[in-house]
Amino acid sequence: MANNHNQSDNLHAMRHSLAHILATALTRLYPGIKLGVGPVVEKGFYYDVDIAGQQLSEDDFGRIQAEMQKIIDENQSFERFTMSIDKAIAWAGQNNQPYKEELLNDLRRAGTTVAKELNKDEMGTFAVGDGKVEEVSFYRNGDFTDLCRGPHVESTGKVGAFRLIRVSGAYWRGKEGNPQMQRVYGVGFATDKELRQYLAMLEEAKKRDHRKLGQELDLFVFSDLVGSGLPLFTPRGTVLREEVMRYSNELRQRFGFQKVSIPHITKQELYEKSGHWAKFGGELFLVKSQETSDRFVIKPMSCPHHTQIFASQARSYRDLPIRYLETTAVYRDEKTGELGGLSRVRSITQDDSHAFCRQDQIEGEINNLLAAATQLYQSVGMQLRVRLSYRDSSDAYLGSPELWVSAQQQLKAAVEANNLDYFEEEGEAAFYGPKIDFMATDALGREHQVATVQLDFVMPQRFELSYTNEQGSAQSPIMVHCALLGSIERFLSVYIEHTAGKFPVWVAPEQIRLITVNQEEKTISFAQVIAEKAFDLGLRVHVDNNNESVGKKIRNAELMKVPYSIVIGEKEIETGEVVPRVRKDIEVNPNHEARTVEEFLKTVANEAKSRVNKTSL
RNA sequence: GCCGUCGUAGCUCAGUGGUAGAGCACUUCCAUGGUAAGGAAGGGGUCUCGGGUUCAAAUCCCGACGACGGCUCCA
Repeated sequence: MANNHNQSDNLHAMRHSLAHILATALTRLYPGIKLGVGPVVEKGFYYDVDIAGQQLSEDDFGRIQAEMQKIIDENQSFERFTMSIDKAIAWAGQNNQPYKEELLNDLRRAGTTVAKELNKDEMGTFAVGDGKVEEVSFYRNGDFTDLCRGPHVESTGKVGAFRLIRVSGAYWRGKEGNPQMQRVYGVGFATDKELRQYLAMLEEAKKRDHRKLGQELDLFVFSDLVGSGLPLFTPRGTVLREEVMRYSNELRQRFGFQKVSIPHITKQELYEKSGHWAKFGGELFLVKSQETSDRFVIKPMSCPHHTQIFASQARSYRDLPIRYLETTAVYRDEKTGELGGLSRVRSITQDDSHAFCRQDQIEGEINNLLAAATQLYQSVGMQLRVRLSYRDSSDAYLGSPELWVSAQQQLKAAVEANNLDYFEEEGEAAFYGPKIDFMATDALGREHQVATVQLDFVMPQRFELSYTNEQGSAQSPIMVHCALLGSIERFLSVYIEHTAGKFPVWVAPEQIRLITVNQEEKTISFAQVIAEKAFDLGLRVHVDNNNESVGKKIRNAELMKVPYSIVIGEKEIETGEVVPRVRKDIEVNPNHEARTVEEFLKTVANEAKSRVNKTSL
């Protein structure tokens, strides 16, 4: 354990040192360069620099890496020393390093506040201990000196394996108004092998990119005429959407959620009342009537609409919880630069549910939703981890403190009851209530934010929702918001990459492909009979009777990642038995053999129903 | 919105100032093929759009739009 700790500390120092070496190399190659900050990030490091008038590109990486390697080969020792902050400011001035100078000035003025701000943004090169900042540390290697907190390894020869991976623009200190610098990213590992593994993972990720697979597997498209961030789903992609949505719904319908339906637009007052208008008005799409002077807003979320269904009747404590479920599109006018594939779109389909419950029902509701989320992510083969997001002691939260304490306890109890891997964080709650955020790890080890369960003490009050309690007085319900998939689009972007497009039978757009060996009438009609039987069992099947070679048709089925293909010819017609070709990732019975068409279809239908990714064939 | 890169046929991409190309896909014909590409012929492009430079622009310059990598943002 201690050893592990040392290793990760050492890796951190290596990456820090690499950032320093990158700065050394850039300073040698581009005299007059102005340095920003160079922190360690996940898997590596970056350095923000300002090279007046010069634009770095990946073509420059060769030279820069060669220069870094030279410095590493020189094995210069890193020498740490400190300076008073005033001297350091003078040093920055003399060395024409205005960004460092600005940071130092801020550090002197605001001390740990600035240090904290920098830490938070992973820019914490200069962070120092508690209290007032009086001196700062420098590192020197050869004739290069840089202001840096460290730690560093003892010499430039001990930094392990590295690679520069990209360069991009980044605002100085992450603030939109500030000048933009060039951020050079690198990755660093203790050994060559780990570096190679990481680069291989990046390669694999590129191959699985959902945008690439989306096109290859004919799942979704974009059209310039429709607009950016507005994906159009093809028949195959629509099957994916509907299957995951159906599952997400079923998992909650089991717990008493009922489907509701709402329009896509609403009067603006709805959001003025909910409070969203003031906060997010700029991101809402507006719709103007050409008949009247009415103005509408396209919904950016469904909760306010749902409150109005709850509010339509007088409710008793006996009626609660009342649970609504709806998978519907919401629209948010994201800035264009933020859009990307399906991960970030402007038409977002949410599998949203809202339970209205009493205070003492919170734990039960959370319990159900956690069980649903656990089952869903288990089915898709992703590891789940949750963050319990609590309030902190500030007064930025609405609702009574006792309610918060009780709610947070109930959240935690439910998370523990479901054996979920969790961590707690104060200050991460929404102002309207604590929440549980779910992170799923995909097949490449990347973590994605997916489901969310949120308690809401505020919206019911804003909409004056109430139920009558045992004493006959009006009481405000608590709303439990939940999305299991999050947004269907984002979920699919993750899921497509997780599976590399090899979807299990239950979601596969095409489950069975029947490949005719020739164009003869009896071959085609035999295939069609099988197709009809499959359809009756609810299976998605396609007959490929194209006038192509069998080899070609097999290849096409493989390229489309169809789970089962069956060649139909003389033999099958005579025996009524088939030997399915099973997609390679699907676990298959070692002594699998020919079976009747009916047996085969029944088996596949069962696999689809039980949502497994193995076959008993 | 900001910085950068890119935009050629349905797809993947060649083509750097002188009449627009390949493979796959598509259509037709031949072949009736047994588990990852049978053969031949044919159709298909205002080179994203708009301006400019030039005798001449896919190619050089400016602008718009779109995609991508980041930054900022993400109820």
